[in-house]
Amino acid sequence: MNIGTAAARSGVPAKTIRYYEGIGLINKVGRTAGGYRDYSDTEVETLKFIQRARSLGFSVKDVADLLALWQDRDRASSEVKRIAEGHVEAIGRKIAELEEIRRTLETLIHRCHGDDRPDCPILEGLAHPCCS
Amino acid sequence: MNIGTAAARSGVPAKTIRYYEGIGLINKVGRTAGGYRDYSDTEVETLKFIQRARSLGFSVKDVADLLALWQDRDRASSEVKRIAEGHVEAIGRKIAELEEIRRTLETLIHRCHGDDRPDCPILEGLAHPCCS
DNA sequence: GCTTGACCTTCCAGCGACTGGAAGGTCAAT
DNA sequence: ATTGACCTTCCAGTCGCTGGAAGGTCAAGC
Repeated sequence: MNIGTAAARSGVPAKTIRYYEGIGLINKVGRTAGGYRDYSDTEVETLKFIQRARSLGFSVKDVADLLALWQDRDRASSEVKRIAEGHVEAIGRKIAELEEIRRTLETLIHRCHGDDRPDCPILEGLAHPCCS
Repeated sequence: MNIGTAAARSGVPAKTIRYYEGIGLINKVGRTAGGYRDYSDTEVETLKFIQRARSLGFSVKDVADLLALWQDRDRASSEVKRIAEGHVEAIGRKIAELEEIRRTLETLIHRCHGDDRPDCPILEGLAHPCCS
């Protein structure tokens, strides 16, 4: 199977597959006589795994660790759980941060009449947050 | 005032101030006889503005627009409001995305006993999301 | 057999927003 | 005169791709 087909089946763009190979996230794959990369269904499954893990926001480093655990029949599930829990915590912190920002911005926006006049509480809030 | 002092007063690291100058976000500033950048209180205020806008998650491009509006006495506040509202919407989308991810991960984590056994619903969920 | 066009290859560069480090100049205090 | 903190420029690296150039391969159609 050519890289384009593997890309279509896995949801990982061809360019990204080559990139993953380059950084060592996936193994080098066999080549055809013409030098084309040749993928099997197994490799497409690996790519799908990567695609899903990335879409859940795991870093490439985390994905590498998860992949290694996935391919290790004797792994302890506690290790996987640890990685996932760490990630959920990071997501929670990010959400809290964004909500805080949203609250601040909404307060400022609410105060801004948003017409043609130059007076603008949003800019004033950015300039002097003491008064916001 | 040296760049280090301006950095301490504004909360923007010296390296970042130079970077902002390099990309044209802030104007080039006067130099002392020895070639050191020399900052005034006005410039520190600008840096503080930038620092706050960045900490509210505005992109450097947005900050450039906001700065221009801030320094334009005749600006319409509607333009500022538009930028801020666009940003709040983007933040809302991001929060929703992260919450969705968190829900998925929490479901997977909840099912994982997380002990020494190799059986792991998290990895299975990544490999075959149909069953999750 | 030849051409066309879709696909593949490698390699280099750029995104955003910094950040680290090297090599060297300046300044104030001792 | 020396020390050490600060400043200067410039280049490289971070993360995770993505775009593009220049060229090779392959299958289909004439």
